[in-house]
Amino acid sequence: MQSYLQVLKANRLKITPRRKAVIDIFIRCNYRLSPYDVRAKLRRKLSTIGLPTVYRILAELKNAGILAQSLSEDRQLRYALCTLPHQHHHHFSCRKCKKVEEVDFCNFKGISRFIENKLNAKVETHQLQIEGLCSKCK
Amino acid sequence: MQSYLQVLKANRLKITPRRKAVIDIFIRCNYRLSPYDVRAKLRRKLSTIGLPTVYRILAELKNAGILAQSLSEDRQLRYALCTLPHQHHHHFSCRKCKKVEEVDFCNFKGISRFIENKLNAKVETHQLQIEGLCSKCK
DNA sequence: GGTATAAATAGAAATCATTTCTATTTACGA
DNA sequence: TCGTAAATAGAAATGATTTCTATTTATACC
Repeated sequence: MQSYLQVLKANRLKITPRRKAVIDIFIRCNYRLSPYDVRAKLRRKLSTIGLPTVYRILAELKNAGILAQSLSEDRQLRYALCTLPHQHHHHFSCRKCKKVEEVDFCNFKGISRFIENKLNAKVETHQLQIEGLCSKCK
Repeated sequence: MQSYLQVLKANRLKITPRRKAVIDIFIRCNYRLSPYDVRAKLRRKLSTIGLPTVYRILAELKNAGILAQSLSEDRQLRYALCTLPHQHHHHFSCRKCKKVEEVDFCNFKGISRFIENKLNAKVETHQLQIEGLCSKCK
């Protein structure tokens, strides 16, 4: 938690009870959470928490590199904690239990080279979402 | 076009002027189009076309394998033609001109094997979005 | 420890892409 | 040509996300 609070300071974000509570939720929960999910969990501890506040905090934490944003199949925003914030990585999520695990390995060079040769293009970014069944669910 | 009409028949979708017009738009346009984009182009030819109709046709063509669905950065639905419908492939899109090109090469086995070994998981699907600059824009 | 100030928040309301609903029209097999 | 299920238009509903404004709070400074 302490290191995340330092990231907040580095991004000139004040350390508020709501922000700490949101980070705490993701530290305890390795699943992709929608803003609604986050609010439901927040309400157990904080009597009042507005949905706009949840949306804003999630966006701030994403910009600070603490959370990764993705879109679930139903097109809702979902977030997951990045424990490898300074390293290129991808997220594997279980289709059944929705657990997210980070993968610090990316074999993208081959396809990137292929594209640059075949299409004579410049590859800049890629987004990879991997789904399947985790060790418990498979 | 003829082959696409056969795909419609194979999927028990009637060949209507609207469906033909939508397919025609994508044949002429190698860009990711939102439902609004599609309707704007349709209106040049068809005086009346409802937005719900556009949404429905796009979803039907996606289910038939004719179009690929993706979400743009603004979280809107976008579609692009699949000229390689029966083959695993990915789409490279240009950040500047938004052109889409298909890539019939996927170097995913390495990362898949890595994940299955390290996480003891079963990888089932992956989605890859590649962006950069096309040959003209770079 | 107080205080000033900009940042953060709650709650209501607005936005807007997408879907649903219903009556009407149309494609196409017989 | 006709009957029928499928397709469509247009209005209305839905629901995630954002905006707005007044109020509260964290924290830099004394």
